[in-house]
Amino acid sequence: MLSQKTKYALKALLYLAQQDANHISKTTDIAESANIPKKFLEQILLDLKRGHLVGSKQGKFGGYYLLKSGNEITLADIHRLFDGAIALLPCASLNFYERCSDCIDESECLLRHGLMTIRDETLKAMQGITIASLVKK
Amino acid sequence: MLSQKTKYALKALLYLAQQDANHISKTTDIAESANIPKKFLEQILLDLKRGHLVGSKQGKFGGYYLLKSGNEITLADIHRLFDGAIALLPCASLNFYERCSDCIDESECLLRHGLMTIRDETLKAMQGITIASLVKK
DNA sequence: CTTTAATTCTACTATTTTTATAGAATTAAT
DNA sequence: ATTAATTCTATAAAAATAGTAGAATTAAAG
Repeated sequence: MLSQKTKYALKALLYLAQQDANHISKTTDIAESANIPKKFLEQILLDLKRGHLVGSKQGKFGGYYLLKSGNEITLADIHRLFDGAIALLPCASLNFYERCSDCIDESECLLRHGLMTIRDETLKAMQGITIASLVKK
Repeated sequence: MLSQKTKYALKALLYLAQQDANHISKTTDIAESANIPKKFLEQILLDLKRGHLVGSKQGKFGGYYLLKSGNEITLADIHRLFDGAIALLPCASLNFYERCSDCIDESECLLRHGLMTIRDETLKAMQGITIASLVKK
């Protein structure tokens, strides 16, 4: 399941994607429109900025805007940025690989192989969903 | 990601699936073989029992055994039993549907539709992985 | 009918993660 | 200088996860 944070991030990106080109959105407006606690949203937008998905302008009349076009931002990207690995266990992850602490011998693990299959299919599906595809109905 | 509990459940089921027919396994043996804290495993086996995946025999020489054959137990089943919904948000779930508390109008939600697509694909993939398929390498 | 060895049940606890909130500092336009 | 925005850091409350403890129950076997 997605965390609230990831859901809010997606909603914020959807909001930004629906604005006119070159429009800069204030946190307050996004928060009100998408029903997200403003202070929480601030953190999320910072994370999105650090993830190079949005840009910001500081000071009066500042705010946030998309750095990439909607069809370059996939659900997989957002998931990885906020909720981490797509794989069901770290040992089956491409980007967040970690050995299972309780696993005696990874090469003998019956689980890992199947989980890597799931990962490939889920990843493919998640890469097929973009901010742009979500906006278009 | 799977919780430890779900991972342990899968490992326990894999252990049971590898035993001879009619063999009854003690919690202690499963715990040692799969490197699972015994007391935690007890709870997990009870959950599996309540989910009608394993049966048990009480008293001396008691223990646990599979109720279904390995190819009838899918990853989706285990996930739902321990980690709940397969969908990324409750509002996109088949078995664990719930309205998003922060969602103003579900029918207007841009997210939901895409998440239902993901759910369908993930579910299909997860139903393709069974305890039996995992045992066979 | 007592001993032994297993499951079953209920409650608790500690840790971690999630979900925020608070407030001061910085930045930029006018 | 004023105003209104982002940025940064710290904190806190709540929920979920992971694991522990111990007593009760059950059944086999002498």
